[in-house]
Amino acid sequence: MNFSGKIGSLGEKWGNAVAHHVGEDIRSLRKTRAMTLAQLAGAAGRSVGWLSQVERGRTTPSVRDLEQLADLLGVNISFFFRSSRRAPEEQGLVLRAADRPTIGSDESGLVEELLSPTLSGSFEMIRSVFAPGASSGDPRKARPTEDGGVLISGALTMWIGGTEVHLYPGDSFQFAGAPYAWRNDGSEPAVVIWVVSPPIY
Amino acid sequence: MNFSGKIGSLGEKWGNAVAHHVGEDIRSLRKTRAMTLAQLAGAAGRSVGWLSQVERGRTTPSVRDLEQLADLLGVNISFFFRSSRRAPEEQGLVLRAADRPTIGSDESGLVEELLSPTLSGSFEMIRSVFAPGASSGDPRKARPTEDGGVLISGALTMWIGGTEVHLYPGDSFQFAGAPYAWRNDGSEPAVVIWVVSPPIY
DNA sequence: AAATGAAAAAATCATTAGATTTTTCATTTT
DNA sequence: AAAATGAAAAATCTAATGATTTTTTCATTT
Repeated sequence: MNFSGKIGSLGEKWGNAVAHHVGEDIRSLRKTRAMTLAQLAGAAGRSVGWLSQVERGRTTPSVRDLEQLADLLGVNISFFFRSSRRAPEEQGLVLRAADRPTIGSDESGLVEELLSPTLSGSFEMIRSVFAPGASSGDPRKARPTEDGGVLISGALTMWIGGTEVHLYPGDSFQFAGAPYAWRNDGSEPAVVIWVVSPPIY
Repeated sequence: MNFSGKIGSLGEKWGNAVAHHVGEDIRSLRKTRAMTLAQLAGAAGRSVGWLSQVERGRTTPSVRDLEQLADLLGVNISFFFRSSRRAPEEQGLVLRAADRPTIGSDESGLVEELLSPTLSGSFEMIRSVFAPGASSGDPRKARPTEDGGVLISGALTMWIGGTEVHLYPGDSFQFAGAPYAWRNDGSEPAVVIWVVSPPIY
């Protein structure tokens, strides 16, 4: 079957897709951090009205302002430009492997990349790579989220709310609001496609 | 680090974990099909009170009854026993690769396996394999769900709400309530880890 | 022990009012 | 000309209420 609306054809107008997306990103990041317009605007030394307009793409923040906001939201400013080289139709819909931003995770031995092309969904997909020999610290406090995942490769031991399980490729798990910990006893990295709902990043 | 509560040790009491899980499964399946106790009980020729008790594990349905219910809910009766050989602590938390049930998907060229160990979560994880050369029919009507996925291997062309995208390994997508269609123009199966929220199975 | 039927309890749903947050927009500033 | 402000208007969120539906409980029968 043939689909219409093929993207990426030459002569496509690019528009100010980035400027528009930046606003949505800021809004989503602000929401997951439970901040109001007033709080973020205040911290950034700008007015509520201005931030509202920025988030809705009605006005464009200066690079200086964006840098400031990124800082307050705990992301690198480059995060906002992760898909800028892609066609506008694709933005927010697809995230190419090469564009995945590395996120959060101050833990060593764990690299997390965002798979979700949008931050405004009801869940978030993440690719986590657990280094051989690495482990989380103590079980982290339970988050008010539901987590799930599939082990793509390697092996991983997880401790979830009192139960220890050894995961092998293809095994999947899911739990809600339980504390958990992990440990990679294997000799190769463990790759997990992880799902969190609602989004936390 | 060492975790406590290791499972699978010998001498563990097995309990009636299956009977208990069956009830929860029935309830979840019934919910996703938007049926009330009265509707399902009526169709099964049983009382509301009885079904309520079955779903909460207070009473055990006969195999004949369970067969009947499975039929009305559109699943194979074996579905209820998918993790029965596993330790009870693991049930509802982990789903082993070998235990994954094949689900729905009347479409040829598409095999879907359930990854979620529980049906009562806020999202569902599915492993979809799209056969080489296969394609969906017309774009299916949009569901009131949010869908996302990652292409693990192979290549897949998707048409999502008017936009056609070519996906390669590692690419991810996410969309809410849009009609979509797919086509595998490649020569190898395309494997996608798919997420649907809320659960539809 | 399973199954029923009916009463009791609980959960769901639609309103509504109040409070908070966000948007709009006329005006000022850069 | 576009960015930024500040205040009014609109929209969103919360909590409470009552009506309705659904589910649970439980005494009784199969």
